[in-house]
Amino acid sequence: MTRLFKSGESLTYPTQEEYLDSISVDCVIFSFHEGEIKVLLNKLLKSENWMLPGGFVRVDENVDDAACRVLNIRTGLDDVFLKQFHLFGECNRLDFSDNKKFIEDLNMDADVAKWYLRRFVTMGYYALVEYTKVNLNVYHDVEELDWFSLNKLPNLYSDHRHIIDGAISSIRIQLGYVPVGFQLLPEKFTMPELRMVYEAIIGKELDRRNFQRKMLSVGLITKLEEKRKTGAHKAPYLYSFNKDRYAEAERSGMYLMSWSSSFF
Amino acid sequence: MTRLFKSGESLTYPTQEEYLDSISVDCVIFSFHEGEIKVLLNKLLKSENWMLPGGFVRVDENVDDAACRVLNIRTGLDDVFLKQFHLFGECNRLDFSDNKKFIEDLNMDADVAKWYLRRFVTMGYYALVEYTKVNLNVYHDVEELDWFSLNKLPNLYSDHRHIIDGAISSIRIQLGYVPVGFQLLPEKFTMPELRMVYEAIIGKELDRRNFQRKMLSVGLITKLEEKRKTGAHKAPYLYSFNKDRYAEAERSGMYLMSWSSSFF
DNA sequence: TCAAAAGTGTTATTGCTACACCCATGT
DNA sequence: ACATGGGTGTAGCAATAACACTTTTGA
Repeated sequence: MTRLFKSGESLTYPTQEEYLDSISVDCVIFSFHEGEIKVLLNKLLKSENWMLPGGFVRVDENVDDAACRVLNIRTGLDDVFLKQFHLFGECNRLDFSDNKKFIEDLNMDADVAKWYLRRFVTMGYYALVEYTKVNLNVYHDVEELDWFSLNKLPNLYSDHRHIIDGAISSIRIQLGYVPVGFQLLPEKFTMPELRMVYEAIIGKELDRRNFQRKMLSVGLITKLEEKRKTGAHKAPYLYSFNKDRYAEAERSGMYLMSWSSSFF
Repeated sequence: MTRLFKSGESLTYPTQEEYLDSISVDCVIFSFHEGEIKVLLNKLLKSENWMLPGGFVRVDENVDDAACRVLNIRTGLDDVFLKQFHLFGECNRLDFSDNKKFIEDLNMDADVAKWYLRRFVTMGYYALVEYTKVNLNVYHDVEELDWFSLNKLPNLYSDHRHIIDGAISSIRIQLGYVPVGFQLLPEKFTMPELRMVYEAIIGKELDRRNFQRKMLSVGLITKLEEKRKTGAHKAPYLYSFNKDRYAEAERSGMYLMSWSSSFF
């Protein structure tokens, strides 16, 4: 079985009849693990460069659904926070020397190869997923698939580094509108965990006590009675995210929390 | 001369060799005039529906540049605040019955007609322009082109109403990051004018005095010595936007001003 | 019993809201 | 002279930043 670079599915090569020309989707899939923000990347066995999970758009498929499909194939996840953030439309964004290499490596037919030498603009999506819920779906015969810390990214294909940077800065800007922490953490989480998520995203330490007050004042999380033991110290309380309230807040104009300028 | 729907240029029909398949750009061009936010729309003479100025992407052209080109053709403007806000990628977003109608009306060749019966995903851009600087470039033999108040929009083609709504809500969300007022107003403007822009965008009256204090506290506008006479009352001072400072603020993480939740 | 990390509380400062008052101008 | 709308100031309240002390727990 040949696993296809950037194909949403694993069995067929993309053809002009089945997929839209010129446009692809790429997903920057974020999770939070061991105190760090991680990005999911894959790499063809013979290649040097890691890539974002991406794919093409079927002729009868919404672009957003194509992104969902790509995400689902790699992670098994269905109901995910997935958001457009930028269209990368530069005409020379792709490094075709990379493509030529894997066309050779994979021994592609000439007409399939042509597909990979076309210009593609790509819609960048970012996803926020819960690390433990992900079931990495790796096609071991052709590729690797793994999480990378945002601070220690490997060599990346074409403009994919640029795409990742765009995703993270979009998230920073949207911090007031998007319930980032709750998407990245499991149902029950501790306040220190939530704070670590924010600290990792903005790259800055936050005051423990002020952070807690602020988060609680928004009214979207509920304190539970349970605690979690995490080492040689007092056990922190668990909290849960109030999805109903969030849905309501989202309808009525959203705006979760205002961060003062000095926050950044 | 045949003016072409959605073609960036006016003289040639788009063909598969010259333009990217499947993707188009649409510009929601905003200005501010007589206390209202206006949107620039065009309409084929024989059609009922108004459209956003849009176009296709040349095979050797960045998508963002295509949007610039579309904007430039209609307004004559060059250096404009133009920003992606959403990709409209639904596979049934276009109303082909509309397209069939103008294919007939314009008496298009069969192979050109085919182009207009394809699926296109469209990148939505919004632009903020200064009303007085715009030179409307109308192709009188085939179309009308005019400003419409955001509150009194005419019938719109396909999903263009939806696109406009998306643009305005993006702007609302980005109010803290984008120097909206300064883009929409001329170099010299009065504080009441600036306030009216914000009021028009958020659809809410703002306190004169608090608004002034807030705007000045950001440090991006300079009070001038001149005043402008505007009727039977005290003449308001003129202010100017400090572009250098803004450029600096933009580099160093931006964030112009934080609006408290109650602002919305 | 000590270090590490959590919980809670206080105070000073800043920012925001909601006002009141004065000033310039055309009719 | 008066209505209209702009300029400036202030008191009360709310949010934020900075910081101290206590509690729990494993080693």
